[in-house]
Amino acid sequence: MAVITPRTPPGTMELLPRQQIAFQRMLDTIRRGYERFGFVPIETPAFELADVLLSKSGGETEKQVYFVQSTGALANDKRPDLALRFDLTVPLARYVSEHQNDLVFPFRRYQMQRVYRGERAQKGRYREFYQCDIDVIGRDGLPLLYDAEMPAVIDTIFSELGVGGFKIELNNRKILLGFLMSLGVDSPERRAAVMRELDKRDKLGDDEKVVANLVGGDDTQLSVTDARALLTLVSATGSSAAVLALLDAQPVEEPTFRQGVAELREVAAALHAFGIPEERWRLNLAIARGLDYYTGTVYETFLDGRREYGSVCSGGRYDDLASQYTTSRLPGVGISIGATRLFYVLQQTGLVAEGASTVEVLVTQLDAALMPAYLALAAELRGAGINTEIHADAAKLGKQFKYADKAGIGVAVVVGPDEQAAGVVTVKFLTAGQQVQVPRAEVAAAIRRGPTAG
RNA sequence: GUGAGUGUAGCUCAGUUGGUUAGAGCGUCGGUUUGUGGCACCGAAGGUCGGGGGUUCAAAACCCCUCACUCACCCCA
Repeated sequence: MAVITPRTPPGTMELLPRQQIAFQRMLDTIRRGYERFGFVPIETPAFELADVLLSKSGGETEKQVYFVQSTGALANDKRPDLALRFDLTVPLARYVSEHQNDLVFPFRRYQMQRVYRGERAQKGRYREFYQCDIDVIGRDGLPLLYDAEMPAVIDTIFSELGVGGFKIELNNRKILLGFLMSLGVDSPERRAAVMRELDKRDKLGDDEKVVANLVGGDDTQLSVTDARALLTLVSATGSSAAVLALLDAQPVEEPTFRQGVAELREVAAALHAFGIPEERWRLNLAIARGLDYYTGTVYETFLDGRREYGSVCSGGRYDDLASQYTTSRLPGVGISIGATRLFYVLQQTGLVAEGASTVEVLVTQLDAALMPAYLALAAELRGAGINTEIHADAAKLGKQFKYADKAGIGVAVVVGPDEQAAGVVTVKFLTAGQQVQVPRAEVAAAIRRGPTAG
């Protein structure tokens, strides 16, 4: 029989145990950070009813949605009535609308699950990937302080993850929208198109190309003067104070613009109050975000020197999360860490160490007759909270050590007839290459203590 | 969905202007005897050269088709 080449579908990430452990540690850190800032967990199903999921999305997102259908229904030519979620924000909107009478507001939830997008896989772009979201949803209103809390959380987590340098960049969409309104760009569609072009500025790396696209684009149709003015505004650099001063000096009366500047100023002040050093965040007026449900503050986070892999964390504020599900007005602000991409980038950068196994100790087998002693020893270690595995094969000791080493198990314990007679246990610390004999009763303590320094 | 590029061992790649049984490094497995891993040495397994067709005395190499993957576009974590 011909074997089928085993392979994962493109755009999925599958890991070996030691990598998986490293990935899990990363998720643990993110979870801890979220909980420390007072967010509570929820999960939602991987698939939603198609009409619910797609109630708001335009054509673009719908093209990327995977539909789900049982084969039975498929045989009957039924249109799939289930679809896999493509982000966690839409399910959140559904969740909050559905349970609004049982939730407390502001509702602060975190959610770490996989999402699915039917697009061509690419470097750092997956079709199945983890998003780790936090959002704060208010009823009717939501203080701007929360907009500053998002970067504070991200700063804490990314610092703890040890990902090296990173920069949280933020902007307020009202500034761009107001600026465009002041230029007489009245149609929301045209403004959205301009935003999308603007988002590519980073990738194109040449403002003149952006100008050309803005002028030449069917959907944008800016004049050369206006496009240049926009690019000049957007390329403002320097401290947050400098950028805000530059915004103040703009001869733009448009109230939306002014409100955006005021909001951005308040958020920047709050960021200082949160104590986030300005090396790790900056105002970047070119951050536009394609998704049009964002209405105010927007964020993108990049790892230093790894911009080409894209944003590893982004989000923003939206005035009304769930207008398609409820008449309640539910404003919110949220941010999402792309954990799969983040992990991939860290791997590429060599920043993710293939860590130790979750198994802490291997009880080796020297003499099959001593198996009862091995089992008792292992049970004792487990009782002391130490993850312990028993080598069930009486292979040569060297082989058993090799096994432990390859599996990333840091400690091996050896009990042979000699030890058994003397009432001691040999504890070998593989990574340190150090070996000690301790009385049987002190094994767990010795393992906890680890190899002696020096 | 559109465009471009690449397909030789598990991985990274060699393979002369087409010319015998297609190679290396790494990895894997085994060995170097008595209770000690990493290092070294020895050995082994592993390839219908992505698939199909064509040109030729002869194709991994040249041509056509096809498939897969990668990169880019769109969009986005």
